[in-house]
Amino acid sequence: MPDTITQSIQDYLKHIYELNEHGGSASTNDIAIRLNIAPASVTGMLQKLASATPPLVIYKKHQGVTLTKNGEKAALEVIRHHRLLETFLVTTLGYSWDEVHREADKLEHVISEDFEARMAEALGHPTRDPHGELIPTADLVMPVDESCPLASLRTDETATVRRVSDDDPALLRHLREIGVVPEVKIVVKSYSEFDGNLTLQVEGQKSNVVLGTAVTSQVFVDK
Amino acid sequence: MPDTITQSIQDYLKHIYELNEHGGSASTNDIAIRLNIAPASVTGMLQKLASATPPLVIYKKHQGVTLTKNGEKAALEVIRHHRLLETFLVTTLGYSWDEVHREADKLEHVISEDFEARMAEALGHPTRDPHGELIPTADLVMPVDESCPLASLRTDETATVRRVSDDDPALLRHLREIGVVPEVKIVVKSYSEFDGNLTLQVEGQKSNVVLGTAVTSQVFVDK
DNA sequence: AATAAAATTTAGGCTAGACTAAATTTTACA
DNA sequence: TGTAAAATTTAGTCTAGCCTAAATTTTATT
Repeated sequence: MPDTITQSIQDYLKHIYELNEHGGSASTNDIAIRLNIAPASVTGMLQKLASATPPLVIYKKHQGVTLTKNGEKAALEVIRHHRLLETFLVTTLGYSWDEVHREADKLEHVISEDFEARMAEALGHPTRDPHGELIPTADLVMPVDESCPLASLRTDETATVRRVSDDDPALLRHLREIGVVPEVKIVVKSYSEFDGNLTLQVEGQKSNVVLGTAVTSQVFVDK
Repeated sequence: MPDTITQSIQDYLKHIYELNEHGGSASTNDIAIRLNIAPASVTGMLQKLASATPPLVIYKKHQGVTLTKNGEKAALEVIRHHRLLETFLVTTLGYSWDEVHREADKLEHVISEDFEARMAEALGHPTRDPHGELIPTADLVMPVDESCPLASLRTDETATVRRVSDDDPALLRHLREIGVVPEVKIVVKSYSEFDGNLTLQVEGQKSNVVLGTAVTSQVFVDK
């Protein structure tokens, strides 16, 4: 492991992990935006992470970074903390799913391994957090996610909501209101070529709902 | 309030508060020992805290520091966090009373006011933590503590254990074993002039126990 | 009261992790 | 394929909070 993995480094690794999940390598700019710091600051840190012993990222000038095995383990540790904490806060302290993110973002860096283990135990070793996101296992393996964006469905397709993006509290409140939450079944009644709107029938809801891509791109389903 | 109250500053204030409780002002050295840093570093921080706007401590060269009203409020906020967290960890995650201190020391700096309020609510607004220490109220008032050291009792006196010092896990485990925990009644069967040993009859325990001052000075009772 | 020991402060330095401004490289597009 | 825009890196600063060594003040002891 590197000299020490600070809270700041944990944040870098977590966001690089998430960026790596989508497009291959994480760009300086994207990292800077997510961490809300100047791009120049990111460059400095990436160089440091790349030359740590052992290296936490693979970095080539002007080409962004990828996590090494070590970097990924450290990232998954933080992500596991985060998602267990979100679950814990909801079930134990009655937080709603749009309130947990900020709190977990701070706590994830300071809880002990013992705390992590006790939470997992108390929660019955959950595999998903309140937003349906997969929780890395205790030995730091991220389960495979099969889900696809709701936006990719077309008329008459049916699916089960699996997870929703957790970083916009307002969106989360809206989704809760219209019943679009994990494990709920939906049917696509129609699709609009022009704006990408989907008209959905949501399990347990009396009337259909029309959602734009700003929403449907943030909701993931299993067909 | 000062520019920002960092985690480091919170730690200073917390320890100064505790030192102020005993002897009047907190000395540079005592603070350095508690924080495990060099005395010279403490001097620097004290000067900074004294010239913050508003000042958090009153500092006179070579004479230690006292908290201002603002400094005390900030200290009590941290102490309230700490003691609520200890209680929460014990009741919710099954921690034992000798394990909670370290965890609470990290968490106390990062939880939100919302988290604090939810814990207090979930725990039924407790007034003491698992070690019997008083929890500052939500409006940051420290309740008055009437208890006196067990070491000050003499033969035939009876008392109720109110609280025990929480910073030595080994001592805590020992006290738990011999049944010396908050709310338990004890009777002093004998006192030794020479070594200060007390022979105690502890409520709920079959045989008496002999305790030295290293222990009896850390246990506080109400007569 | 002199002086040694202990406590404290001053002075100067270091590291982590951020910043801005300027230079450079890459990308996009006419 | 040349050039402008965007992205990235370099260079130089800054702050917080710690450090050591040396100087000073206080306290304790003879």
